[in-house]
Amino acid sequence: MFVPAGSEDMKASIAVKEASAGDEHDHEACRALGQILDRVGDKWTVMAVGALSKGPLRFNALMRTIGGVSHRMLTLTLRGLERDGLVTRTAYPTIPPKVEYELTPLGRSLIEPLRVLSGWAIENRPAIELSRAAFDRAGE
Amino acid sequence: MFVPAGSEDMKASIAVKEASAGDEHDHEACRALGQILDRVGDKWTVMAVGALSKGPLRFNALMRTIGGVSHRMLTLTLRGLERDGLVTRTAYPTIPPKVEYELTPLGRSLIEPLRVLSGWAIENRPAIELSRAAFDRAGE
DNA sequence: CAGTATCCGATTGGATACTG
DNA sequence: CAGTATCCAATCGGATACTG
Repeated sequence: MFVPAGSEDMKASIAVKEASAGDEHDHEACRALGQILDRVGDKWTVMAVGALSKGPLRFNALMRTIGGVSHRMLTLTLRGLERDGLVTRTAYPTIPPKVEYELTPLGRSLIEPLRVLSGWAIENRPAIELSRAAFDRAGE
Repeated sequence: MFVPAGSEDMKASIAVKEASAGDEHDHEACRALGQILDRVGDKWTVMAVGALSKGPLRFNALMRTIGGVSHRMLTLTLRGLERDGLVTRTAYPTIPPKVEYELTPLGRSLIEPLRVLSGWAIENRPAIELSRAAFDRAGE
């Protein structure tokens, strides 16, 4: 299974041990997955990576491409990605200023896993929506 | 790229059109990915799916296996997964009550994409942590 | 153009207590 | 044992206004 990024390390470890006889993708996978979902699961990170997957973009171009993101959140999102080594930020000291963002190799390596997930999403969204509708109908 | 699940459909559509000449995983992929990340990117959903990937579990077993999740949040998480057709809930009207949760075929089909992502996470977490440390050091 | 700061409403999620 | 309801602190994220 996948263990949380949270604080209960010891308790969780024991629980996992108990429950996981014969499991190969345990524990470490869980914590790691929890962590990147914390990183990537926010409102705009994946959009930013997706927008940059086609090549470098300037701040405002990125903002228009993503659509619906506030100035503030895009800045914060990019700062986080830069911190984690997924994008580079290159500022040209011209007037007016010009700043380009580009995926690093590490950032590009994330595209494929995300594409797998989006493939699943596209394929299964209809089923999910049907299930939701049925569930909500059942609840009157 | 990957379009947001938000409200700016038309604007985003136009922006994407402009920016995406020659892109194959566009638009629909973006919205779909945004949506499942909203579904799966919360604090506990992935943990629950991971815990159930080995077989059905009762509520409290699930709680112990995941570790660190509150009673309330596990209930909400499972309700969401049930609504989306990713898990089934089976209540045995015994005393004391016994409720089993189990992944549906749809839920199981999500495991593989998640494993791809967790593979990426395991492989690249060290690089990310180094980058973070360097970034934070640079900021004094 | 890019980035920062402030404000504030909305959402998240834990603790707790109560029900069948 | 499983689920629900209430309360509340913390975080998230949009709007706005200001700086180089």
